[in-house]
Parts: sequence; structure tokens; C-alpha cells
Amino acid sequence: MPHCTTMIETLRQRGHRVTPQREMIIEAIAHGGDHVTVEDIFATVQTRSHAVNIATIYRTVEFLVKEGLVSRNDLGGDHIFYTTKHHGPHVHLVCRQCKKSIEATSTSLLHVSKQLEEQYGFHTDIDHLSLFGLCAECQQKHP
Amino acid sequence: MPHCTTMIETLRQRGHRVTPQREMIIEAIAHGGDHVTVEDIFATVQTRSHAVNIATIYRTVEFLVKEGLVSRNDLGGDHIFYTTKHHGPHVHLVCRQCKKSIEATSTSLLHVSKQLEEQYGFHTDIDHLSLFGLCAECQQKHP
DNA sequence: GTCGCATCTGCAAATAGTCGCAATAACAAC
DNA sequence: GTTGTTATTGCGACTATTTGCAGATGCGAC
Repeated sequence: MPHCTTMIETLRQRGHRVTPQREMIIEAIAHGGDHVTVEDIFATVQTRSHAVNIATIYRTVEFLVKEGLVSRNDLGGDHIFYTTKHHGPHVHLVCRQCKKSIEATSTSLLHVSKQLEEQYGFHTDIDHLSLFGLCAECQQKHP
Repeated sequence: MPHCTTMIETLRQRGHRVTPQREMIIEAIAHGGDHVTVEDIFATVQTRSHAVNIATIYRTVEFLVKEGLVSRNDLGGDHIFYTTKHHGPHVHLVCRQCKKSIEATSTSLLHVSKQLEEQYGFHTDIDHLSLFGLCAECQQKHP
């Protein structure tokens, strides 16, 4: 996992400890594709060791988000999904009715990002963000 | 509450039932300002009736979000906030490190919204959305 | 007004997520 | 390799949220 190695190296450089738990969790997220839940991560880690506590998963995931290595995606409520940031910038369009989500790209987002940076000094993580609304299908059903 | 009345009327028009619970919950959200949690709503409703169950609050809030009358804002995890949609379009810039959030406006967002509408037929709720990233302060601390 | 019925609510049990604290172990210094 | 320090983890208790189901009630039709 060259990608995992990078993340682990980043942690070490920032003075954080690299534990087997963290390694396994990072690999689980990196492998898990685009929509990994805490439950998924737990299941994956369990195949390697049963000695990892679920609380550790929650804490580590939260920690990785804070470090900016993993992005957290609330797609409406049922579950929260996590991904590493190596898929290129894209948007999740989440329908608030049917809860389905479409992956989209938008060049305009770069403008928004730039504008917010200039105006507020806020650096937006645009790799992976969610916008809520109504999908085409649900608009037709309930106009 | 003219605003509450509108929301209630909307529900009725759509064929949903208007119960005292729903009225009280809608008013609690409308009154509660910009950052109302389920707990807040529960507390407010309790001042009027102790006979309302917490499960009903959760279910009703979820229902109102689905109907598009209330927006749901996950500002990073600790709590989820709810608001009615009468504050005009604005953005929450949520720092993934310190979890503080800044309210911002961005004219570019209208472009994004329009672009997504044309390209995907997706109608974005831009009244109240959250973007994650790093605030100016945290960028300086950990460069 | 009252009837019928699908929706909505309350209750209680189940599940998911969080937190405090003591024990463990990563890593730097030697 | 050993030691010391302190971040990290596991555990168990706790709180928050969800769910199934039976009973209640809003609202349209009469």
C-alpha cells in the first residue's frame, strides 16, 4: 500500500504515534473504496485481529479526519462514510428524500473555494464534499 | 408565527397530518435561532407538554428534513443542528480541527447550484450548507 | 356529528456511539 | 538494549438514537 505508507509517514512526521491499530484502520479505509462505514472498518480490522476495540475505531477515524487524511461524509443520516483523499475533487449530491447520492464534478467549485480562501482565509477541503437537495426523480414525484 | 403557519399549511397541502406534536416541534425549531439540536427542541416542547416522546422528536425532525422544510447541519460530529430555511442562503465553514464554524456568503455558490441543476437535474438546497476545511487560525498552528 | 382507516405517536427494548480511567506501548534519549 | 514519558488503547459504564409494535388520532367522506 504505497498510499497507506504515505499517510503513516505523515502521522509520524507530525509527531503522532503509529500503532498497529492505526495501521490496520488506515488500510481498511484505503482499501474499502468510496463508502466505508465504521462498521465496515471494524469488520475488516477484525479479520486481522480481534483485539481491537470498537471505541478505538471511532476515535482513530475521528483523529484521521482531524488530521485531514480522511474525509467524513454524512450522506443524510443512516451512516457516515469515510474515505481517503485520493479520488480527486468531487461532490456528492445527496437527495434528502430518497437518500440516493450522485457523484458529480463541478468546475465552479474551484471558484467557490478560491473565493472563500480570499475572503475568510478558510481553506476548504474540496476533495470530497456533500451537497443536499432534491434529485431529478424526486422532483418529478413531488412537484 | 406567520412562518410556522406557512410550514404547517405546506404539510397539510401535501396530505400530511398536522398534530400538536408537529406544531410544537416546528415552532421550537423556528424560534430556536440558528443552531437548534434535538435536545433543545425536546426541552422547548417540554415546557408546553410533557407528554411528547423523544422518539417523536427524532422522527419528526427527520420527516421535516425530508420535506425540505428544515435543514440538517452536521457541523463535524458532536451535535447535529437544525434550522428552518428562512435565513437566506449562507454557508457554514466548519474547521475540521477546532470544529468552530464561520458563517459565510458566497456568490459563486449560485453558479455551482445552477451548473449542477443543468448538468444533473439536481436541485441543490443552498440555503444552508456546510463546507469542511481548515480555518485561518488552525492553518497557522499546523502548517 | 360520526365513521373508517391510514398515519402518527408512545412505549419499551435494542442498538450505536461516547467517555473516564487505568493499563499498555510507541518512540526519543541515553 | 533500557528507561522514561506520555499518547494511545481497552474496558466497562453510560448516553444518544433507532426501531417494532400496539394503540391513538387527524382528517376526509358521509
